[in-house]
Amino acid sequence: MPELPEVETVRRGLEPAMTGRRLTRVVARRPDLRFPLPDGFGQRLTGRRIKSVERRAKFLLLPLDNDDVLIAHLGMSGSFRLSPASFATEKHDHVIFCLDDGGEIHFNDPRRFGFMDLCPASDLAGHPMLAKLGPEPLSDAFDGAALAAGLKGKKTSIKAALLDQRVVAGVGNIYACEALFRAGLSPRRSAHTVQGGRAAKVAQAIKAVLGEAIRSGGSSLRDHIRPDGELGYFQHAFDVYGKTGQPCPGCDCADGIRQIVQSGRSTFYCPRRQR
DNA sequence: AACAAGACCTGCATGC
DNA sequence: TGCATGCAGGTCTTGT
Repeated sequence: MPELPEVETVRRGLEPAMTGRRLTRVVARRPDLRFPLPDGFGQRLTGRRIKSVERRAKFLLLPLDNDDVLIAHLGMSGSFRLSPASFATEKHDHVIFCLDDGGEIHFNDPRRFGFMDLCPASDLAGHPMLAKLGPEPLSDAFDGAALAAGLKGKKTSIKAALLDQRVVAGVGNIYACEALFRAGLSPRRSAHTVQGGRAAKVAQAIKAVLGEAIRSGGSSLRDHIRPDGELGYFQHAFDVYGKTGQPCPGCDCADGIRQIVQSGRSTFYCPRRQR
């Protein structure tokens, strides 16, 4: 489900509602998501004040006033909903956060690929899910040189490499396809051949497409909804994702957008425009 | 060590 | 209508 722009949209939705608020009650309606919730999850959160709502790659990070950090990942189908938008408890509402201003936030995740954990702030960098993450794509630290360094020696395809969170953190299947289209590079190209100017072009394309998607509130395909219940609309701006057989927006080739499978994931591209 | 495939789950669209 | 199949925005684990 959510890639970096969707998670950032969620972060921006939660931030005004949660920052500075105290958690009066946290209910885990089942003991596990993808992994078991940490022992005493609800108790450890109850009474804590949320210092801020942050994001690293596709992870939401909520530092608390006891120096624990709540780590949350949306998996493929996770979403947060804020009161007062539709406040019955719904199917797959697995975790409920009650705030000291009367607000309520429900975490819903039908497929349960998401997870939550609590980690002392001092250990955060070493958390198993965060420790190996590569550069944040919208940061100044990420540029052509950084990407080229990450791709050096990689035998896999550039598409698969962009999904490797150690190379660049936060890109997923949609935006990998879209960025490669914008950069004019075939998703089948060997990752190690993307150096120099090509790497600069891909890095720039990643920044551009992620930035535009964030400004659109992310992409709402199946599961992504914003905390306020609104939909993102970047899906209308896709050039290739899900466009199998449709004309390529960049050239007049007859066959249109092709769909292939790489590392078990669908890839969409224009074989003529992307080399 | 690096890579591709499998696994984890539910819901939905499709086709018979 | 019912059932089987395949697919979905992620990432850990397994096997080569």
